[in-house]
Amino acid sequence: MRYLVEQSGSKVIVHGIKDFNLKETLECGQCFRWNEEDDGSYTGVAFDRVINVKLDGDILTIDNTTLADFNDIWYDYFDLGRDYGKIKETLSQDEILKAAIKYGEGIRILRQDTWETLISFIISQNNRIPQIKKVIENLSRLLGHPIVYKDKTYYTFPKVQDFIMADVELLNKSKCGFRSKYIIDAALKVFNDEVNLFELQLYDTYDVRNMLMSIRGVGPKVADCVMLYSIGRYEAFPTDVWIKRVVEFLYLKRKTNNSDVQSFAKEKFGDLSGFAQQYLFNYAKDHVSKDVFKERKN
DNA sequence: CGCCAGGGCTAGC
DNA sequence: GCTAGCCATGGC
Repeated sequence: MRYLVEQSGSKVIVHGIKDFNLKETLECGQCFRWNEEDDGSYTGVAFDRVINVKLDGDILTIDNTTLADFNDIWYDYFDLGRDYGKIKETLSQDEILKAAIKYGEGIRILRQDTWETLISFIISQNNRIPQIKKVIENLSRLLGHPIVYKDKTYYTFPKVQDFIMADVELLNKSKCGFRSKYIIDAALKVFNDEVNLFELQLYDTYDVRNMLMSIRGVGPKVADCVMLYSIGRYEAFPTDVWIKRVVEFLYLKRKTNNSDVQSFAKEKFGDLSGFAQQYLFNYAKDHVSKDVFKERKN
């Protein structure tokens, strides 16, 4: 991927962007701290920074940043080094994915901070996206650090130490509900180095998954999300109720279980499973009913 | 009021 | 091994 990159004041402008749609990428449920502005741009907090991103044709404008931060952080965050055209071409050999990709051609998989992703997806269990966003926002306001951008105050996502210092009572103010004990266990295990988030890259995916799942409240689905959205394990295929419905309804044409869905993905999509999952999840939300297999009574 | 939510834990087979 | 019931909270 070759881009022409220039700096203009507080903005970094990138020419030559392809396969990128902000709404599809930032509102598909992989991240929770981006909000759309009136002009269609998005403002969000990531890696202790607040930026605003706008996409006009093939021109991506990132405001409130520097060339150094673009190279060190945002290039990888938005996965700009990857050829999504090639991935989509490969996956489109499958007719169902072809349709799903057509429905979300501009989806990219972000590379987010591992700690934030871990806590975010612990919060995601048995919860809805708007509520997940609220809880993460509450946690950031309670424990993070303020940053002012265009007269508005934003808050960084709290560090491990910030959670260690907090008691259950404070965490409960975030409305995280029964997940507070999970968040505390995650903070303790990471703080005590029982789980080293910076060394996950050293292990193979099977081991990383089990290491993450040693944290209470982290099961297969949450572990897969952390691996896919923060450490680039694209063979992961996070299997939630929607993905299960897609595989049952569109592929296998029968009821199944999560274990079989995992095997199916590994065989069908291999190293591209994570990308396939994104396209399918996005498609399923709007095209697959939640009671596709509910048998009619009477 | 009851139901459910990008799941996971626990108890009971 | 497998699965039903439970979990805080809020929206419908």
